[in-house]
Amino acid sequence: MCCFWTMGTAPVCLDLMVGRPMDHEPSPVRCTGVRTEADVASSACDRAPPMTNDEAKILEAKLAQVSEENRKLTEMIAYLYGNQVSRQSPDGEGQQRARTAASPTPPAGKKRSQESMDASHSCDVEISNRNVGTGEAEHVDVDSPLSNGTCRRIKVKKVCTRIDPSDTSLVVKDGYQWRKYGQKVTRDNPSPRAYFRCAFAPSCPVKKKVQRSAEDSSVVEATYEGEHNHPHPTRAGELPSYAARSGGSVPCSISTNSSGPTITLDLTKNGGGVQVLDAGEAQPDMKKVCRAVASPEFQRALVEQMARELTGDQKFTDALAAAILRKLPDY
DNA sequence: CGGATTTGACCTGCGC
DNA sequence: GCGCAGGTCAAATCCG
Repeated sequence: MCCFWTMGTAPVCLDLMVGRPMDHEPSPVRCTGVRTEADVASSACDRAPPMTNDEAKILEAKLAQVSEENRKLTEMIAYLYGNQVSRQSPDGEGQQRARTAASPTPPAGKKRSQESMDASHSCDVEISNRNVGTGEAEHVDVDSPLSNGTCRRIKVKKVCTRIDPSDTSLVVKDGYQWRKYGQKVTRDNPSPRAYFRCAFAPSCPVKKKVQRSAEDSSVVEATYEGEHNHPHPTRAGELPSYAARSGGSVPCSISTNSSGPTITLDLTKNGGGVQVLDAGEAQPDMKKVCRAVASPEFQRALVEQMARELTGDQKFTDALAAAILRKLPDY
C-alpha cells in the first residue's frame, strides 16, 4: 500500500508498505540512522521507553511475522480484486486492466495474448486505486515469471491520470524525461497511443505507452514497462515518487545491530546518491520522517486507514465476498 | 543549428 | 502463407 499525492503536475509519493518485507531490491540510496541510545529512544518511538536489545529483537521478529502475513494477504486481495474487475468490465479499461492483472481471457492479437499470459502467471500483482488531487491514478505492477517459476523483474505498471480533455498532448508528467518514438492508432481505441522511451539515460530500458481512455477522454492511461536504471532526474533531496516507479517497495526498515536499532529510510531507490549514516546529522525533516514512519502508532494508524478504505469500498467488498463464495464448496 | 516530435514504412508474431 | 495488429525505426519536420 502506498500514499500517492500529486502536487501540481509532479507526483510526489511517499510509499509506505506497512507490513511488506524489504527483500526485493537493494537500494543504492539510504538514510541509515545509527544513533546513540537517547536518539534511539526518541526515534523509534517518541513516547516509548528505551528497550533492551532482546526486547527489540522480539519486537522485530513479531513485526517480521506480521509483515509476512500482511504481504500474503495483500497479494491475495490484489489477485482476487484483479480477477473481479476483469469480470465486471469485459471491455475498455477493465479489459486492459485484466490484461495486465490476472485475467486469463484470451484477447485477440499477439501482443495482447502475450501481455495477458504474463499477467496470468504473475507472482506479484499489485493494484491500487486512489483519487488524487486533479484526477484518479491507478497502477498495476506485474512481475512476470520466468519459465522456471521465478519472477523476472520486468515491471508493468499502469497509471491512470485525469487531465484536461482539451489537452491533446498525451503527456503524463512523472518527473522523468521521455522521448516520443512513435504513435499508433489501435484497434480498440480511436485515440492514438503514444510510445515513449526514457530519455534521461540512453541505456535505460523503461518504456511508456500513453493513450486516452476509450470511455473517458479526460483520462489518460500510461503504461510503464521496466524499471529505471538511473537516478530520478528531479528527485534528489526530495521525497520519492516511489509508488510511481517501483509500485510497492518499502523505503523504510528498522533493524537492530550491536550499535542499537537502526532506521533505514530508502528515500530514492534510484537516485540522489546521498547516504546518511547518522540520522542525527540528517536534515531535521528527514529525521522527523524516519521517526514518524518507524513509530508503531504510525504503522498501526496506517493499517487502520487502509482497512477503513478497503472496507469502505463497496466494489472491493463485493468482489471479496464473491471470491470467497467461489472458493467455498458447493453444497 | 541541434534536439525533439511527427509520421509513414517496416518488422514481428499470432490466428486463420 | 496471408492478413492483421501492435511495436519500432528513421527520415522529415518543427521549434526554441
